[in-house]
Amino acid sequence: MGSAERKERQRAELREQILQVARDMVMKEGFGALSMRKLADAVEYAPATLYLHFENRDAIARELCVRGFQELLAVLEPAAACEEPVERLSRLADAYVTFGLKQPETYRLVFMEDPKLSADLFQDKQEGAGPKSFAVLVRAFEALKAAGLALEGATPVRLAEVFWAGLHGIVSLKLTCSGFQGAPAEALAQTLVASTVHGPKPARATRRTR
Amino acid sequence: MGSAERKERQRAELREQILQVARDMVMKEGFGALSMRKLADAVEYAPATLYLHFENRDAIARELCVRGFQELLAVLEPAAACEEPVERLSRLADAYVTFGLKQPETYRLVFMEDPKLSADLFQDKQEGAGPKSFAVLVRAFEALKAAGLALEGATPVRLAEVFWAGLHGIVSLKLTCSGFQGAPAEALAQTLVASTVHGPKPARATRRTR
DNA sequence: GCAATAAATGAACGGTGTTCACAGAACGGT
DNA sequence: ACCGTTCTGTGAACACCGTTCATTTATTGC
Repeated sequence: MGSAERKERQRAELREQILQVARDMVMKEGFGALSMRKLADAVEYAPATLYLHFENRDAIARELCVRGFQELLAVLEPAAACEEPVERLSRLADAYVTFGLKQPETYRLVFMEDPKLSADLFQDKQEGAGPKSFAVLVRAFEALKAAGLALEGATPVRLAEVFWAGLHGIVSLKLTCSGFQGAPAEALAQTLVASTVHGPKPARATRRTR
Repeated sequence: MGSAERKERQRAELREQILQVARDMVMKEGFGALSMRKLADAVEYAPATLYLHFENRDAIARELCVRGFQELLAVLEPAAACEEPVERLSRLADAYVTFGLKQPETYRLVFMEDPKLSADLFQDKQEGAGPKSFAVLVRAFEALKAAGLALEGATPVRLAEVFWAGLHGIVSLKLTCSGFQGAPAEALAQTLVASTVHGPKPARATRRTR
């Protein structure tokens, strides 16, 4: 009787193993080097077997996208717990950049490959991991605004978008135009924070004398 | 004997034609869809012939990278001619973003594909197109600093890096995470300008949202 | 043990970049 | 005008790739 459940479990296990091996391949050699044949070889099945568990290569990539993004979200959440608004923004920036540099191929897969792969992440306005982590940033800017430290004339949503773009720009330029930037990404991120924080109370690295 | 020169000219012409067709293909269907076989077909030569003019597919891509970047530089230069520092930054941002959205596949090729492809652009610290257009941004921030409008505690070079990253982030998120951002890229770019410009005089010119 | 169902596969199709031995044309020197 | 060299061009092949499908193999319920 319980054999149906066992089969289902085994099926899920194999699916999981495929994703695991695929993840390793992507992290080690990049998404471009993820080949169905090599993947099948690694899990010791015929290539055709993979198609019993995934529609195609892109379906595997999409799943890896979702998981990669969840890892990013998991890294962002502790930083978002910080109370002090400027410090919170600073920690968020640092967490984001650190993740991007530590997991370059994952980051590439999620944010720099085909839009189709990451499209799922930004579908549901409420539940999706994309809007969810974006909301983390928006809240940070709401706190900043409440403290009178945000740029006037721009909504927290707008500021969050620009800030995210800034972080993404820093990480992705580091990943693709390696010879371009001089300063380390973390330093650039902190400059971004300093440049984003406005208002009477100067942010950490900023001192106003006249 | 002018025949040597004629042959050389014909050779250059074919090379040019290959690049032209390749460029069209990339702009229409993206770099991933650029196939040596289809390219050979389009110029009515055998695939092997392409290898008499280019080392491999990447060599073609590199050449397209250089040209694409020069187009960007050509778009940036008029904006850089503006005298008023804030307005100059605003126009630079607008030119950059507009270029990225109008030529998405070119932009992807230059800034979001393999680092190897765009590596050439940032080799020479002096002559290369990369550093050259970066210098345009640095000068803009020097002017901003001279007017007392730049973030204190950060060098113009550093600010230029962060600003570039911000622009790149806006463009590239628009290109890959289409469902992500709500506001149009030009508006985000102007918010970035507003958020970048510091100092006693609030930058009225950047208040407008287009 | 047998029929039905699920899992796995080998072989193929059409595509990719790249190489290389070979053919043909154009050339320079005699 | 001939010949040997040098350059241009190619067809065929190699080793991959993602994907499909008829077929085989294993597992299940009866």
